[in-house]
Amino acid sequence: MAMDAKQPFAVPAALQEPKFPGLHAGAEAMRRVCLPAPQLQGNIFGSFDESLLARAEALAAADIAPHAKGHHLHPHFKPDAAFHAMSGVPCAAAALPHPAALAAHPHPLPHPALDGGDLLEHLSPSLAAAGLAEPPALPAPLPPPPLPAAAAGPLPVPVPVPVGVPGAPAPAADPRELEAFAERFKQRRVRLGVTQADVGAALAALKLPGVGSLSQSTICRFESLTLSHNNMTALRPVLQAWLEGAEAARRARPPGPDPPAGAERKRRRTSIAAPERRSLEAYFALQPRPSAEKIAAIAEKLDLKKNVVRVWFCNQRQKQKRMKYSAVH
DNA sequence: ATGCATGAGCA
DNA sequence: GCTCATGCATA
Repeated sequence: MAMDAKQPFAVPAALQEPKFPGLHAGAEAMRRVCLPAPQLQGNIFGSFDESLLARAEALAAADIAPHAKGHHLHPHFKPDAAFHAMSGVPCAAAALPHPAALAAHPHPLPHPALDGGDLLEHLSPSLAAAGLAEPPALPAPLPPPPLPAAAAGPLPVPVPVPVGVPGAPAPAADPRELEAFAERFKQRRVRLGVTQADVGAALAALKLPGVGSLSQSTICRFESLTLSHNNMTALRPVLQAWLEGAEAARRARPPGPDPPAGAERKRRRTSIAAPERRSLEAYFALQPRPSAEKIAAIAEKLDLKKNVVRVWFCNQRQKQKRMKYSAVH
């Protein structure tokens, strides 16, 4: 019974539907304009090379905080990255003292006194220059939430999704507004008794230009605001359209047989062990954008595939960059 | 809910 | 090779 489970097999992405062209294009354009493009790294590694690697490892081994409360060590966490329910932030993981590990760090250090806090504080300036250059600086005149008046009509017809308007400036939604919408969305979705996966799949039925289906992951991330601001902004009209359509359809049609689903497994996920992960986090704290050579070195030391390390850094950067600053106003 | 991964577009 | 949007697999 292999049914409509998205892509049953590895469909070459190039053959997949263009999804949301306007969306992507807009994001790209905005990125180009908004990105401060910090590319002044390399020298901080070019000089210290092995010292840094060794220190990072020692740091990881010592779990970073030998005797600290675990807060002042990361005084530089990006404002738009430090938010509520992130359970994967290095900050939390690195806050646990681990005296035993301290006494057993594997590498001789260039300095007799290894102090995690010292090291980090000492390197802070460099980090600020390399990885912190991104004050939100939201441009845009910011018109109030342009709620489309689709709820007025009795028919579940797709609303005119305001997306990809060429000359028009990016809608640039207010973070507060997005957050509010996301919450409302989730609540109404649950009220409809629809799962995140259902929503994602249902989007395709909307037949909105360039809008295909989305995964449970994406819907989940939308609801929990763990997408980029651009992404949130682009997805909002689509999800709103679905929501209104679904609620309308609900009124028109009471019951509904729920078709179960089959399951098929395939690609496996490589899991980076805790020690390696800590090392990576330590490296990341020192240098969020290691060169290819550095990545290779790290990969070798940690006995991981180079590509795994590269992707890990990419994902880490992406995480750090995510929008979401609990109501800063 | 989130970790690791892919792929498109850009430089 | 990076960023960004997004997804599969999994804790």
